[in-house]
Amino acid sequence: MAEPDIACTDHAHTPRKYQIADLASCQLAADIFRALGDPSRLRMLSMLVHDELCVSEIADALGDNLSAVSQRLKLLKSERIVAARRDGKHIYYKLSDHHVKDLVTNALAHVSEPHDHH
Amino acid sequence: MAEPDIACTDHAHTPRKYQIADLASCQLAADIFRALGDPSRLRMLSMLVHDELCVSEIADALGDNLSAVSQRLKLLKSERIVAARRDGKHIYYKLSDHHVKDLVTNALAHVSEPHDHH
DNA sequence: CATTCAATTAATGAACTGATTAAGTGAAGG
DNA sequence: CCTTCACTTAATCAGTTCATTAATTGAATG
Repeated sequence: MAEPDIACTDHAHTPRKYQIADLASCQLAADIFRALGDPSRLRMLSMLVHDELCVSEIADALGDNLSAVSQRLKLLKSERIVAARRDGKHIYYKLSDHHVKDLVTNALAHVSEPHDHH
Repeated sequence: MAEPDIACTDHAHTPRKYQIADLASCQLAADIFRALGDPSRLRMLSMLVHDELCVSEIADALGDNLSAVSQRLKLLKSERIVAARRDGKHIYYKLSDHHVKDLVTNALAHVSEPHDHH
């Protein structure tokens, strides 16, 4: 009886032991990438590479409303990508650590390199 | 109080020049992060760090159906994260370059580090 | 050429995302 | 207190994403 077509059966290729990350690690890492994977959020992060900034400053600079910026920051904070600090009436956000800074900086540098078009 | 040099109670009246990445670059970089930002895709990529593999091998190892794997690979290929090569009946996929390999490797290493509870 | 195999593509739909508007919170200053 | 300011949260909803099933492609082999 015919197996449902799941995969190649011949395996002419060498049988291998696959190294494969565990699901939990992939979930955690993917959550971080997903948080970075939005143009608006990434643009905010690009601002925070240089400065600690409050929500209104970010909103002003981007021409977005406060609520949108606040909600994006909340998501980034939940992934520990940014950290918040209150000072009087303002809440200042900054990148959590140098890993994040490197990720953002390198990614933006990378896409600015010359590419062949697709 | 220890006010940092960014004191901006009055930021609306103190126009500052923010360093802010252009939208196009953010869009490109975010597209790549978004492609990495899915546990299933990231797990496939973790396999490809070590080996060049055909679609069926990946599907077998992950216990996913061919179609799902193929469609994920298509997306990753469209972002130039993986590259494909036909050999006979099989199509082998590998990571496009060392940048991708580093991103995946570092991300998975990072989430495996000890963390304080949240 | 017809068949089989490996992979891709199409089509559908449930679940998720992100922007918007409005309402709510809490610190600061009167 | 009461108000204002800076921000957060809630609620809604259009748009997107992802897995699943079925149909299709194209290389390889009889």
